[in-house]
This record gives sequence, C-alpha cells and structure tokens, in this order.
Amino acid sequence: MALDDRKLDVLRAIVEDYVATQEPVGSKSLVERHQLGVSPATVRNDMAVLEEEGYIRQPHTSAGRVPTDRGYRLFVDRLSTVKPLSPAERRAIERFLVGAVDLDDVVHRTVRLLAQLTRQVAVVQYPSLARSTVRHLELVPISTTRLMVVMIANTGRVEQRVVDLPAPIDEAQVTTLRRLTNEKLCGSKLADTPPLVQALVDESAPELSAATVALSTVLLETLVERHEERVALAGTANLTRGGLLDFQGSLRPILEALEEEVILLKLIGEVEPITRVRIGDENEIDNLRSTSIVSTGYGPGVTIVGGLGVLGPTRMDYPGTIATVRAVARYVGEMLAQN
Amino acid sequence: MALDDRKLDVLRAIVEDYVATQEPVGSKSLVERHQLGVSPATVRNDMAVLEEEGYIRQPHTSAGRVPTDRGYRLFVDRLSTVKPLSPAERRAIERFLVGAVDLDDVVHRTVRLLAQLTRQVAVVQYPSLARSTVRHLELVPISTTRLMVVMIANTGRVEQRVVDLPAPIDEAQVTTLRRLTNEKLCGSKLADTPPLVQALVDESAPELSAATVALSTVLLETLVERHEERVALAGTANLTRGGLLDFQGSLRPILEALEEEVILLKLIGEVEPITRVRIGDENEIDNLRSTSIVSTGYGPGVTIVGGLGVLGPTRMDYPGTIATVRAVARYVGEMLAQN
DNA sequence: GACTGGCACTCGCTACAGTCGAGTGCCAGA
DNA sequence: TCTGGCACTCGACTGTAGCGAGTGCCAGTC
Repeated sequence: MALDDRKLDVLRAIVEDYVATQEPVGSKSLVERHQLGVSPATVRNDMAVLEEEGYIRQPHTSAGRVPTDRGYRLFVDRLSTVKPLSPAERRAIERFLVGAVDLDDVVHRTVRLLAQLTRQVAVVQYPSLARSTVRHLELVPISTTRLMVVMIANTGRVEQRVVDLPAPIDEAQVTTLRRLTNEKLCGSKLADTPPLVQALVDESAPELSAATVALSTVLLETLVERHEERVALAGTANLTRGGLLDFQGSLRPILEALEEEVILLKLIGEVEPITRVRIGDENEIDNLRSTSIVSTGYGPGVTIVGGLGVLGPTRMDYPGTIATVRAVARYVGEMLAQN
Repeated sequence: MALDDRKLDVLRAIVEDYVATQEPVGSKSLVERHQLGVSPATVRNDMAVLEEEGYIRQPHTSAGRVPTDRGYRLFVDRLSTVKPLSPAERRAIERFLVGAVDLDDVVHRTVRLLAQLTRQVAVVQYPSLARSTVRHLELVPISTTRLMVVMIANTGRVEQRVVDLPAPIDEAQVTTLRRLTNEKLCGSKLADTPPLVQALVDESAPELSAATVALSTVLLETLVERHEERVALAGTANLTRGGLLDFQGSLRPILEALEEEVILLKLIGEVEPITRVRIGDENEIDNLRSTSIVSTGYGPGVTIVGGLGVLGPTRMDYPGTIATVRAVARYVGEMLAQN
C-alpha cells in the first residue's frame, strides 16, 4: 500500500518527537504538537497502517509508537531536510581547527570537535597511507646494523620503522641508499610503490644489495601490505547520555567494538565523498546493531584521503548530525589543502 | 585501639570475599569460608570494632559488611602478599610483546595486554620526551618557506612539526641548518636543550639566522615547554563488568576523565620506579573517586622514561593487579633496552 | 469515502501491605 | 575471652489494586 502525504507527515512527526523526548509518542500528543489538521482518531488509523508496513512499532500494547530502523531509514531518505549549521557552529568549527601544529593535532582537534558538536562518539581516520604520496624518506642509523626509516607523506603523515640489517653499513652507504630510495619513490603513490621498490632492489650496487632487500621488505610489509591505517576516537562518554535507555541497557558490546581499529575503519573508511548513514540493523557489525553511524569521506579538494563520522543511538538527530559531519569534513579538507 | 591479629585476619577475609563475590559479607559466611577458628558471634564483635575504626561499613542495617577505602588501604599496605604471576601469564606477556615493529606498536601491544591480563582499563604513557635524548633531527623542505622538522629520540619516539619560515630557503641552506642543529642537539636530553637552542641561534650565519629563530621557536615551544606527552588507553569495555554496581551506577564521569590526556598523565606519569596504589577517595581527580589506580614507572634499566597502570573499581584484586602491572612494566623496560 | 467522537479495553506504572530471611547487637553463661 | 541464643532490623520480593495513557473499533457526520 502506498503511503499518502499525511501518513508520511505522521511518520516524520513521530520521528521528530521521539528523538526529542525519547518517549513513545501517542496520537493525542502528536496532534497537539504538530499542525496535522486532523483528529487523534485519524492519526491512529494512519499509525496502524504505518505499523503494518513496519515503519513504527509499539513497545507494549498500551504504549505509544516508536520508529523502527525502517522508519528512520524512510525518514532519512525522504522526509528530512538538511539543517544548515548555525553561524555559531561554523565559527566554533573554524576556531577549533585553526592553529593545529601538525597532522596529529588536526586529527585530534577534529575528533574532539565532532564529538562535542554532535554530542556523540566521533571517529576520524588518519589520511590513508594507500592514498598518500611519498614526500621524503629519511634513513637514520641507530647502530651499524640498524636503520630507522622515516617516511613522510604528502598528507603530513609520518611513519617510522626500524630495519635490522644483515651486515654492517657505514655512513657513506647510508647516504647512497637514502639518495637512491628517495629518487625512486618520492612523489609516487604508496599503493603504486611495489614495482618501484622491486626496481630499487634490482638496481642497487652489490655491496648495498643486502641492505636494500632488508629495507624494501620493511617498506612493503609494514606500509603497503598491511596498510597502516589509524583512527582517533572521542566522545565515548556521550554513550551514557539517555541513561542506558538507548543501546538496550548495555554499553559493553559497543565499547568493545570501539576498541577495535579494524571495526572503526570498516565503519568510516570511506572511499567516496558521499555521506553514508547506517541505521541499526543495517550495520554489518553485530555489536553495533543498536546504533546508527553517519560517515563521510574527506580530503583536500575532490580527492578523498580518509573518512570520519559519528556513532550514536538509532534515535539520533539525523538532519543535524549529517549536516555537522559534512561541515566538519569540508573544513578538515580545507585545512589539509592548505598544507 | 590497636587491632589484634585476628581482627586483621577478619578484615583480610572480608576484603577477599567481597572482591570475589561483590556482595556484602556477613559473619556467618565468613567463618564458613575461612579457617578463623572462632564463631560468628566473635567475628561480629571484631566487625563492630573494625567498623568503628572506619575500615568497613554496612550498606544498610541488615546487610553484611563492605570494606571502606581505608580498609582497602590497610589491606594493601599490611595484609596482602604479592601474588607471583603464573607461568602461563609470563608466557602470555612475552608472546604478546615480542615482534613489535616500532614504538607505537610496543605501546599499543602493551596497553592491550595490560587491559586483557587485569581485565581493567589500562593506560600506558609513551616514553616521555623530557626524559629522552635527541638521536637525530631531520629537516625536510615542504616548500621554499616551509620546513618539516622530524625529531627522533633515543626511546624510539618520533615527533614532527611544520615550521613556517619568514623567508625562502634553498637546498644548501637546509643542509647547513640540518648539520648545525644535529651537531648542537644530538645526544643531549630534551629537557636540557633550551640553552643549546639559544646557542644555535646566536652562532648561526646571518643569512640563516631568521630561519634558525623560526626553527628554534618551534623546537622550544612544542617540544620542551608544553612537553608533548602522549598516552594510550585500552579496555574501557571492562568498566562495564560488574554490571554498574561498581562506580555507583554511572560510567559517565569516568569515561569523561579518561578522555583527558592531562588527567591520564597525572594518574600514571610516574617519575619513580615505585608502584603507587591510589584507592578511591585518595584520588585527586573528583571524577575518579570511585575507582582505584595502580601505576608504576617503566624504562630501560633503572632509569624511568614513562608510566603505566590500570584503573578499576575500588573493589579490585589488588595483589594480582599489582603483580601484573609490575611484571608488564619490567618486560616493557626490557623491550626498550633492546632497541 | 474520509474523517470524527465516543467507548470499551489493554497493560505498564506506582503505591501499599505482607512475608521472608540474612544479618546484626546484646546478653548470659561457659 | 569466647560462644550460643534471642530479639530486632530492614532490604528484597510478592501480590493486589487503582490509575491513566494509549489503543482499536464502530457508528455517525460532512
């Protein structure tokens, strides 16, 4: 059965009221608080249809209605209009992000800002190495048989690893190796480096070849194969808002999921600039079936280098959250573009 | 009034039972589960004294007794014997820490290990910069007026900052600057660098002096003055064990406190190798008055470069926790010494 | 045909009374 | 000094009753 406009209005009103009050909403209070132009009895009939279609449900027989995941989905897709941010919010974003001293700082400020603005759990992925290009590789001798390799990416990320060398190496050789690796790899995307690293090994002088192999192994293994993604998290305290009514009483599974970087990356590691909204059961992670996640990609200009987003109860202010997440992503992109 | 040995035995039994069962313990069950050699009535008399002295209390009139913070304190100071770790635990620690590829990895593995072994919230401070020495300073030009300075410390920490230069600088000048800074600063403790940095500025060639000032400002401000300490956190999900009975029902203040790096540093940023135990109200942070913290310093050899510890309910297994925290700290120290 | 007012019904919530039992404090006696 | 016994306290649990928000249905109206 097709839902006419008024039924959609009723659904929208239910979602808005429930999000605001956190209490099942009944037909009477609905007509009181919204200009629906009909009587409670009519609304009740509409509600019955909406329930039959699976958009709302009754927690118990004599209670009001609550949106289902499907109801929220319809609301997000068709019924909500994106709330523009208030000037105060815009200013807050700018003030908060300006003055960051390095990438770590940008990411930390961003994640805290996002948590604060949305009053939910915020997650920000560091710019992905796979989508970065190499700006510089530095080799620092630690001992004659150990080398620290420091990679600086164009996104500002800095990664370091220690390489154990099979044989001692002297200053001059380190210098040569440094020059060679930089010549080969600088400016190339990290995802494209494997053939270049191979070429490096092939072309290296005999006396350096053992060291080059060791170095290339580390580069490939730790930076490319298991691409080292990182995330920052903030606002877990916000999970306790709504006094355990959300999340069916137990924070445990959610906190557990949030400790797994792999899971967080799955949630917000976006490749596309679109904003994704995952509502309750739509989520792939079992522990998070009682939550909703709003995520989007960010990057300087049009390219996306990482993702960010927030996690909260399915009962969340979707329009506001979506607007905030998008705005923060845009500002972060601008910050990155400046560097 | 002095407490005789049996009263201390009773207190120890109460603490142990309460930690195990999480329920107020009565005189009858106490004599059943421990060989006290006296009757419940006698125990009751002892309990009355212990309560008068403030070591235990009754949640309500007709309930058993529960240790107070003061009772735990006495238990920790005089009644508990340190539990040696099981061989299985020792093996677990070694297996878990071996194979870390860099400092980040060591810290992350450590904090997760600690959370897992103690089943509590774990916190690990990165080796303090203030107590590290400079191994190498690398300058990487980003543009003609921007320089990224990467500092590598002997503890494995790598910090980077971007320096905005007042005037363009060319390759050769960067090389000179790099050589000068390394000559001056390498090998010195970061805390001791201010005069050295000043000397660097004073002695630099006129055409480099502007750049040197900019560089030194960044070095001093971001690395020395607000000494950049970092911490890692894991196991927040463990706060939900004991189903909200601990922590008087609300996790909120605790989660909030755990989000503040400054607070975490205050808790575990140790300078001395001793193990500290803060019990409930002894804690300086208001939000954490319902928790206990066991912390200790770690470092290669005898010097301490950072702190680590765990946070849990005052009702925690102190002997076991203390033993685990110490053991992990020792192993981490060994790991660091190897590098 | 769509909407409305009215009415009977459901059922969670709260308050209250009653019972049970773990645990206590105290006291007299060994 | 310790012990057994006894009266007492009070939280936890159970069952009952009344309240009220909210529903579904139906007959009547525009």
